[in-house]
Amino acid sequence: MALDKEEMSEKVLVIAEALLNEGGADNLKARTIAEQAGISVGSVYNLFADLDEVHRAVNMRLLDRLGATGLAAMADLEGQGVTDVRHRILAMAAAYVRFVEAHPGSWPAVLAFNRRRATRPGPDAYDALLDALFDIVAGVLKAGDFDLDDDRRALAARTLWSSVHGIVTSGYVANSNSRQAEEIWHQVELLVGVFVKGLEHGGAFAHAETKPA
Amino acid sequence: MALDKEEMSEKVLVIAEALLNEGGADNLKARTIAEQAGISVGSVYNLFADLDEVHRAVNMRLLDRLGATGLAAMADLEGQGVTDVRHRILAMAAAYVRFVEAHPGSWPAVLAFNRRRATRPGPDAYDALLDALFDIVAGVLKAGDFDLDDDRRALAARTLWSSVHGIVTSGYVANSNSRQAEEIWHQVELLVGVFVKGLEHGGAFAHAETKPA
DNA sequence: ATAATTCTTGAACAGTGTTCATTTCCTGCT
DNA sequence: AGCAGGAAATGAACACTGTTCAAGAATTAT
Repeated sequence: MALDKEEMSEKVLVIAEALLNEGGADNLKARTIAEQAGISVGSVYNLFADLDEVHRAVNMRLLDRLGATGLAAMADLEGQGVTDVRHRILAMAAAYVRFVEAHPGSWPAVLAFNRRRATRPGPDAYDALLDALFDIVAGVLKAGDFDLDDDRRALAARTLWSSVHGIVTSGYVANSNSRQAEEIWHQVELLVGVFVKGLEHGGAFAHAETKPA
Repeated sequence: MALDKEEMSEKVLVIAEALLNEGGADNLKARTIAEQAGISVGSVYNLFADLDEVHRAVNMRLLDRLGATGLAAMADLEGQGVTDVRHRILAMAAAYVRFVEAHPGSWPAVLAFNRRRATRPGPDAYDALLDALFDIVAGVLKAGDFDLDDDRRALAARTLWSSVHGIVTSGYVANSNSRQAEEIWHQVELLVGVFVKGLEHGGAFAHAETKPA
């Protein structure tokens, strides 16, 4: 009759995601989870080692969904036979923007969480997803006949996607009205357009610059 | 004999900045500040309304210094008669990278803080500094003879700098060894190079794309 | 010198995350 | 059915937050 251990964990994660989305990381409280799930505080700690693990689990679910969203957007374009590099990158960026807008509270929490545990050991699910996204972008770039070897194409993919990420996240800091959303998309369009044009004209690796001190 | 009110505030801010840089936002505790400053907890709240105000004050100092650093880097290049757009943007980016590397703990705290208060009212010091940086970038872009009116140049400046920001911050999430620092700089070089080349070849505003649903 | 004002203090309060002895529940056996 | 044994749930208790505020100390004005 009662819920399975895994079902209860699921319920806790759904509640936790809602709390994060409403009030950010500070709103994820053990007692609130317990109350809303109809269990005691201690039981929460029976299911998860601590609140960090709850937060991490929520993040993983979000990241999986983002990965699925991005891949679906790419697959759609493949199905429609779209090969234009600019179009395809813009489609991925649009999926990313939509995803961030759909999770206004929890996505900043993902970033903050991953920044906090930055000094900790090896790669985790976040890095894995990022690598997967980079690979997809690199695959799209391969379709364009730029003069790039694999290493440089990988670097270009990371650069392009980190830039999209920067535009989307730093844009969402400011007043969150609809004009801001337009501004973000204009910036993404400009970035992708200029980036592709720049790669076409081979300006990418012309100079070997001295690194700053 | 004893410290002035303003001197004590200064002392508190120095201590607070050190705490933030060591352990991030979670490490900024009223009792720790009081102990290290040689005053009582209550006195901290006499100088500042709450810990948020302490954090905000620390951020303002950091942002002022970043502004000064960026402006100094630009002034240096002006003095040397450098007019090349790519060089000048790279110099600014280098200053930014150096600044972030010099404040590994407190810079993420600035970002997190400003993201948290994103739903609050009007523009603050952070937005003001960002606008100032954008203006500087736009000024540099004006020197290159791209075919851009003021609005489009402003958009290009915001796009370029948000991209640099994205590369620097998302780069600093990963393992913070020196290879990562190299990777970041390679990405910045690629971005700036491609961006400038792209603007030169007028690919910036060629397409008026449909926004995603 | 005395009154008035201001500043400083740290105990106290309301919340946190987390633990763990106790109780409750279920399962398998006789 | 009755009963041991173990597993799971409980919530009071602990240590630690930010913040307040009545009381005392110190400074200034008269």
